Amino acid sequence: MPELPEVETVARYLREMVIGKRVVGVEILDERFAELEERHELVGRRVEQVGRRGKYLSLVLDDGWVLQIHLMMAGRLLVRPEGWEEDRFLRLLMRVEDGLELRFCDMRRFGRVGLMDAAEYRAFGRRLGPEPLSGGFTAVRLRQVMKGRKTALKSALLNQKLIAGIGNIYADEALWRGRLHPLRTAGGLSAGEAQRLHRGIRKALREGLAAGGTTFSQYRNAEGGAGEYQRELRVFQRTGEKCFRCRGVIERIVVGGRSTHFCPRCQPESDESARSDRSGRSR
DNA sequence: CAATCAACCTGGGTGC
DNA sequence: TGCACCCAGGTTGATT
Repeated sequence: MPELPEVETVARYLREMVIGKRVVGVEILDERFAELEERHELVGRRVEQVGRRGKYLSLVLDDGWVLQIHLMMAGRLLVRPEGWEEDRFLRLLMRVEDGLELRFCDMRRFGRVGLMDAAEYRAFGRRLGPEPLSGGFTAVRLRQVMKGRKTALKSALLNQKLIAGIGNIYADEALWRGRLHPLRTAGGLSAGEAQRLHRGIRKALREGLAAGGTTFSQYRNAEGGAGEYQRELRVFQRTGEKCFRCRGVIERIVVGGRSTHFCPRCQPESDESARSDRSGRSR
């Protein structure tokens, strides 16, 4: 669940609450994060910006160092007043000025927290694909990053080096919107299909963001609240239910080890829609 | 380099 | 109620 819309929702609240505030204390409650203390001193630093790149959150400090957090599947980053109730999954606590606590909680202990300097942060950014909601991400660019890829379209959408921020939910939702079968070859999209997928990606992500993200079980925003987008999902976890577009029956298959939901009727494996795209455009 | 898959952890749900 | 087993939103390192 923490995919782009969920992580961005968290980032927006953090921007409201902690920018400009100084770190006054840090408590590490998970030995996996023990090396943070040796790497760089956080106490005394001011939070200058809160960034998001793909599914990564970053707190940019006033000395150029960056505290980076990945929620993975079950992580939460909560802003709470000092002395808020106990949380058995609390892994890292950062106190900031004005009596606030930034709590990183993670039931499954998959999440990651790291410290990097400015150069490392730039290098990290270069390893990820384009931001799908940015102006530079066009249908042409999408087709470019997919070019030559033999893997399934669904798998390619999950590859963060190709596009940053899409996860299992929004990949399925984007493919449904683009009327593309998840097992289509990533490199085999026509220009028209790439256009459809591009729109599908942006639409799914924007709607998800507008709804405050998707909550199935673990995801919470930085205020501790659930998202609402699970109510609007078109295919994800709707196996056996009717397609809202064509009344076909939603199927579940496994692609690259990930559960994948689609409508076999309006997301055909064969490529008739590509042909009609082309004929529709020919002049 | 590209593609695939097991591994990382823990809790919740299901079926017996 | 107890227990074995399966499943889960992501990333990455090993392997082919």
